[in-house]
Amino acid sequence: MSRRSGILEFAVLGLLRESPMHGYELRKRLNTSLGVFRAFSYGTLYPCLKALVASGWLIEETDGAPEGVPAAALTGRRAKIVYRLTAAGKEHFEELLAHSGPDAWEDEHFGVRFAFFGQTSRDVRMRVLEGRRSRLEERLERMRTSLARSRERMDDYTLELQRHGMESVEREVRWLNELIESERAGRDQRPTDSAAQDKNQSGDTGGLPRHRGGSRPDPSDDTTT
Amino acid sequence: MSRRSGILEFAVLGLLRESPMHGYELRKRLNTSLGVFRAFSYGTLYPCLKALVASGWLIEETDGAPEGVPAAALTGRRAKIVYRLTAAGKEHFEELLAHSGPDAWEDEHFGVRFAFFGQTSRDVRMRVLEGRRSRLEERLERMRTSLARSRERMDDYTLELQRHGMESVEREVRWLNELIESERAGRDQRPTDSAAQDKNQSGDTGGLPRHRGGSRPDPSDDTTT
DNA sequence: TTCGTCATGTAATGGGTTACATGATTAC
DNA sequence: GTAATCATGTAACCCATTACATGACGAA
Repeated sequence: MSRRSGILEFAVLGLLRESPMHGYELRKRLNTSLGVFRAFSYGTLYPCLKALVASGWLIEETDGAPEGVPAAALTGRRAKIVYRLTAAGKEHFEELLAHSGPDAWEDEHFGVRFAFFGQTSRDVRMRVLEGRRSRLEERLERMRTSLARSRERMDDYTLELQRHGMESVEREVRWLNELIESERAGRDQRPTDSAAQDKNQSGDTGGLPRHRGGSRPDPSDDTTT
Repeated sequence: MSRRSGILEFAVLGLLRESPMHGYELRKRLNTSLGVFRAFSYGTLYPCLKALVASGWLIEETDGAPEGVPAAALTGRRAKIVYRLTAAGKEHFEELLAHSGPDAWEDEHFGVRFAFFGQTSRDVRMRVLEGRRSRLEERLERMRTSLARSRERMDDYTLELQRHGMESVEREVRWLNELIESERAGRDQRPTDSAAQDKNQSGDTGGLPRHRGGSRPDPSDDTTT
């Protein structure tokens, strides 16, 4: 049936874990929390929500009536659906959170995974951060050798582009190093449960992993309700 | 008929302008010249090449036999097609080069456009660079306000991500500033014609515009033949 | 009453990858 | 002889966007 999307599924589950929401608001949150990395349109979000409901991870509630109402049919008025995470959904999300395999540090996933680091265990965080770092280091290596081999064939602009590219990757590696450092140094943000409330530790420096290429409409979307 | 792709078409035309090539080699060049930004698989490239031939921008030549040979049918041996830019193709490419509209500075296009800056006039270069800069400045503005509005709702990691994201964009803006500066300062690389040969001017600093999000297989491809 | 924004959806399309099928040529 | 890499292609998907259709609600 309908659309799934992996990363979107993950993000939706993660956001709904904090509190139930309309699809509409969900999208706004998505486009600011994950902001620079990804944006999703309704054409992606709504079908995905339906699929998540079908899987039992979410339930729909019509805005006024709590719990059991099967959504649709409410005095003829239009939908207005609030999505709420089910117990199964929560469990499923926690499983997803625990995965720290290779795709967790690929470009498209890493940013989103990072955005939900606050809900993961430090173990997972470390594995993901280190995975990404070595990923980028390989990339850097490949860039260096391929640059060495074809430097003469490139004109100034191509070269400049290449250089800036490498520097950006290098910069992300430094960021990761700092993050890893400060993870090692013992911060131990709540391994799994509940939402934001402790904003103590800090001392990291940063920069972004990478912001997505695709022609995001650069969401003029806002955040707060 | 077959697939077009805009940006791929542009890049292919641009590379073939320097010299005729096999599809195979074209792909390698694509994945190193444009390296960090985009990568294309054969499933994208070959159909696109066929489409370009159909449009008359390219002609196919079978590897040994020069000029007129209609490709296919050469003692039963397998294809081995060399693609060569036609006069019409060259003209078309120059038209594309001259466009400096908004999409030239969108994420997906900008990198590729920049890679071929050596073949554009300074006017176009300036417009594209300035366009991108103001594009990023808008984005920055939006990030700042949306961050201001929802800072409290975000946990440390989300915040950190946001910060790194902004810094990356800021960094690209600085890079663009330097490039614009040095364009203004009068370098005047050959407005249009021919390929790389003068690698005199320099003195720019740099960094990359942005590397594409999508799960590129991180092309293990090499460059030189 | 009209405008903005909240709110939900879908069909058409775009742009791309993966996996596969096939085979030639080169280097060891 | 066998592995790597050169070389060309295609069909089946995947993920997402665009543009559209529909409508409620609040504020000016």
